[in-house]
Amino acid sequence: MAKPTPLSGFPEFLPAQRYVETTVLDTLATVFELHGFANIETRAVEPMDQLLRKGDTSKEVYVLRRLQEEDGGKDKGLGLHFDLTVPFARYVLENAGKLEFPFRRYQIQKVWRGERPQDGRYREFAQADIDIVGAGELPVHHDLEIARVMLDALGRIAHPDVLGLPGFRLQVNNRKLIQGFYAGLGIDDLDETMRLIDKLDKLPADAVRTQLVESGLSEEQADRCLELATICTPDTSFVDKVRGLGVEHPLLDEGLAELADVVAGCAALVTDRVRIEADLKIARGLDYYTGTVFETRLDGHESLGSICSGGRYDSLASDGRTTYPGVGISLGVSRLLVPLLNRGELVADRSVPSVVLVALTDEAGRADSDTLATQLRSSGVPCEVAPSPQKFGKQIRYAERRGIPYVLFSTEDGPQIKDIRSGEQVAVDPATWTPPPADLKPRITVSTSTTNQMETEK
RNA sequence: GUGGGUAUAGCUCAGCUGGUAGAGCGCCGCCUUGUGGUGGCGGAUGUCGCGGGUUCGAGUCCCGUUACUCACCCCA
Repeated sequence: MAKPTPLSGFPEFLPAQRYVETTVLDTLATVFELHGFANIETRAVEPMDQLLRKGDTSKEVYVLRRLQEEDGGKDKGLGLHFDLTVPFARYVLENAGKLEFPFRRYQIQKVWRGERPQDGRYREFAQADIDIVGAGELPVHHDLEIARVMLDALGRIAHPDVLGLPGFRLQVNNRKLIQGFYAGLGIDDLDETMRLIDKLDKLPADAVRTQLVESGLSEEQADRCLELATICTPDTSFVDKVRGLGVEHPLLDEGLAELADVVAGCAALVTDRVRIEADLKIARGLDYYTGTVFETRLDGHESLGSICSGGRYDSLASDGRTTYPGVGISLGVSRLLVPLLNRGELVADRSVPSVVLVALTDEAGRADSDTLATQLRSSGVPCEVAPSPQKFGKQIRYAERRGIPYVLFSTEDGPQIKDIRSGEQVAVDPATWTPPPADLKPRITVSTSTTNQMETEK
């Protein structure tokens, strides 16, 4: 069989990389649960009509079909879910009678999109979603709560003592604010204006200005929209700046108040690794957001785009009698980790969990080595027995290749353990010996210097 | 879906205007006969993405195809 080539857009990890990923996932789940979010998992497929509910994404949905279909197209068809929000909305409606509202859940799963892959864009990728959904109404303080939970989680994975990932910048805006501002200017097509303003991080301001004018805005209106979009503050000082533009509209007032609450309420969570800012050019392309919107940039990797996005939607779901408003945010775990891992900026120092390799003197001694291993395991020390009784030099190299820090030998003087990094070898009792806590699990290290060079060279 | 680039050893890549396939790293062995790493010496490895064409001769030129990749669209 010829060597298979990788399938573009379907990233896979080597064991050491996967260890980093599971550590991140565990950390996220822990923080979400600390904030009282329950975990759920939804099935991978949804009926096509559910998936297409959100409009124009139909081309990117992977359709599920049996290889030997008698007559295709008879049923409504199934597709792989495109995000975790649509399945969640369906889940809420389906189980509304059994859930308590406001309902808070987190969900960490793969999603699939039939896009053209690129750096940071995949066809199969993992998202970590948190949402809060209410029945009938959902107070805006939950917008702040969502921001705080995700800031806490990001702060944890960026903290040097936990994982030490690069820092994050959570950018918040509010659609009521920008829509109210546009309405106050007398602009008709609020959605189109917002969509064009959203291009500001890719296109220069004068190009966006041209497109705004082409879309029907006066030059005066276009300039005012751009002025609003340049406002970006780490605190609530944006309020005065917006007021200074002199536009009046009730929706604008509402948006300003909501955004100020979120920014002010997050102040206590800000560290040098995790910041928040009111960035009034953030609009988001998706049309179902109705208030708060979030995007997140990874320091040193701005070209990846937003790695964590979401917002408030007044109608996540509706059964005709009750509408369920929600607010949520979704972390692109793959977008965050795949580039860092592939560039070698994030590495684990071990490809196996083993802390100890139990050396094997000869095949006749395998049972004895197994006994030593069992003793180590009884006190929680992951270990493995050497696969063959090679020369000890080879066995040490076997451990070194895998990053296993210790080798346990049976000697005439009893068991001795060698730290192959220092070369130090001491007699131990395998039933009670444990490694220093730092050696118990693979160590994850981050090097930002190489990537920063790459980024600046571009 | 639209437009560009690339495809040679396990990895990163060289290979000029066509002339029988290379380097570095890695891997294996020995120096070192049961305690690795450094050093020295030696060794193995290729359908040159695939198919066709031009030619005495194609990794190299032409056409097609597939995969990968970058940008647009959109988004985590």
